[in-house]
Amino acid sequence: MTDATARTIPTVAQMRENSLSGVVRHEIETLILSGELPAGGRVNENAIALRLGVSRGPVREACRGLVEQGLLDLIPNRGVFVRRLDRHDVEEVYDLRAGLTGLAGSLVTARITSAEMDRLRTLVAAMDVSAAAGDFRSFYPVNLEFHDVILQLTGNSRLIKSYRALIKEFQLFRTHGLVQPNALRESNEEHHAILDALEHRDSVAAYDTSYRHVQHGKQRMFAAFDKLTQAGAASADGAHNRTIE
Amino acid sequence: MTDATARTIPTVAQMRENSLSGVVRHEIETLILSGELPAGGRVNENAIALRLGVSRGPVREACRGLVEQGLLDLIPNRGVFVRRLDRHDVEEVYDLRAGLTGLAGSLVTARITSAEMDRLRTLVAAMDVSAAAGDFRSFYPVNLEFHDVILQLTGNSRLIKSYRALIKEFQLFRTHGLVQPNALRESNEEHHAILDALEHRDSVAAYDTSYRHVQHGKQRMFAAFDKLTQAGAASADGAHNRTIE
DNA sequence: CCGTATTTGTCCGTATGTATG
DNA sequence: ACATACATACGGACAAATACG
Repeated sequence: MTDATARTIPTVAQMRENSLSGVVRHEIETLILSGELPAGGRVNENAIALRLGVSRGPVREACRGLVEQGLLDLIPNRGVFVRRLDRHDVEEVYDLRAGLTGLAGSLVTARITSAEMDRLRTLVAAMDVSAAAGDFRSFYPVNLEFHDVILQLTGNSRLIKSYRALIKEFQLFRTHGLVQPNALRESNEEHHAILDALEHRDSVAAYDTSYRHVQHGKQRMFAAFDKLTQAGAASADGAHNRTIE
Repeated sequence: MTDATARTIPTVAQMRENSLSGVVRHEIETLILSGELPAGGRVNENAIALRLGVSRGPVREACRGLVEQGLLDLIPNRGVFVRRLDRHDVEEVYDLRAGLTGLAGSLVTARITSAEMDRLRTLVAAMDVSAAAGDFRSFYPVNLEFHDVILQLTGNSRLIKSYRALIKEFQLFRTHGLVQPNALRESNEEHHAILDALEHRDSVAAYDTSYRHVQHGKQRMFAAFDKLTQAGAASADGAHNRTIE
C-alpha cells in the first residue's frame, strides 16, 4: 500500500481478485475477445508481462488456463497463439452449442415457474419490436439475455460453464452484427416456438425448438458470411474479411 | 541422450512430450484418478515437485490446467485441492453427459457407415454375453468402447473433448463397479435401442435412446449408491461413506 | 492473541530451443 | 549452411499470506 510498491503501473483495478494470475488472465482474455490480440497472432509473454507491469510467471499461468479454455493454442517451445477458427471449427461450435441449448431447454421445462415464463415472454416481446424495426443493436443484448436466462434456470453449473466457454470461443470468429435482412424476424419466430414448448412443459419440443434455433442461426450466419466473403473477393478487398465487425 | 544430460533425475519417461509441464500434468492427473491423491486433499506444490524431481514452476502450470479442466479446485493463497463431488455435482455431470451422449447419437445418424454399424453390433453382442454371465469386468471396457466409437464418429473434436473431460471428472466420484444385479442386462438393452435408432438413421430416436440410456444409468448408479450408503449408515460405520471405492 | 513454521505467490537469472539474416 | 537474436522453459530465491502451536 506504500507509494514505493505503487511504482508498478496499476493498469488493472483490484477487481476483488487478490491473485495476480487471475487479473492477468482476465486482462489477456479481454485483449483477445476485443480483437486487440489478433487471431493467429503470438502472445508474447515478455510483452504482456511488461504491459501489465508483472513478471512472466503469472502470465504463463494465465496462459495455461486460457489454453485449456480453448482461447489460446500452445505450441511447445514456440509459444501461445490466439486461436484461429476456420469454417469447420465454427461448425463444431455451432453444433455443440445447439446440443447444449437444446439440453438447457429440455431441462428447464421441469423447473420453470410462471414468473420466469413471464420474464421470457417480456424479452421475446421486446425482440419482436426490435425485429420489426430491424434494429440489431437493441435485439442483440436481449437475445443474449433470453438464452442466458434459460441457461441459468437449468441450475446446472457445468452446463452453464461449458456454454459460456463456447460463446467466448465463438467470439474468436468475429462476425457479430453479421445479419441478413430477415434474420431478426426469423430468429424471434423461433424464440416464440421455444416459448411455446416451455409453456407446455414439453421437454422434447423444448429440445427440438432450441436445437433447431441454433442450427438455423448457423445457416443464417454462414449465408451472410459467404455472401460477404464472395462480395469481398469480388470487390478486391479481401483484407477486410478478417475483421468484419 | 548423453550421460551428461541425464544428471537430472529421469523420474518420468519421455512420453514423447517434450514439455515438462505436460508430463507433470499427466502425472498429477494419474495420481488424482488413481485415488492416490484423495478427493478433498490438498495438492502440495513442493511435495509434487520434489516427488517428480522438477521445480515448482511446471507444477504450478500443470495445476492451472487441471483447475480449468475441473479436476482441481483453486483457493487463492491456500492452494489447489482435489475436487470433491457431492450428490448434486454427480447429478449435474450425469445430466450434461446425457445431453452430450444424445447429441453424439443424433449427429452420428447422418454419418455412420454400414461397416461402422457392424462394429457397434459386434460390441453390443459382446456385451450381451458379458451381461448374461453377469461379468462386469468384461462388460465395462466394451461399454466404454461402444460409447467412444459413437463419440468419435461425430467428428466433432469439441464434443469429444467435453465428453472426455466429463468422464474424468466423474471418475473423481469413485463408484466404478457399483452395479445392481440386473444393471448390465438393462444397460445393454438400451444399447440395442440406440443401435436400432442408428440403423434407421433416425436422429430423434438416436438422441432419445442415448439420452435416456445415460439417465437410466444415473438412476441405476444412485439406486446402488443409496443402498450401499444406507447399509453403511445402518452398520454404524458412516465414516466409510466418504470413501466408497 | 501472538510468534513461528510452512506454503503459496511472485520475480528474476539462466539454459535450451526456434526463427531469421 | 552457419551464426546471431530472441522467446520460451525451467530453476531457484525472496516476499506475503496462512495455518499451527
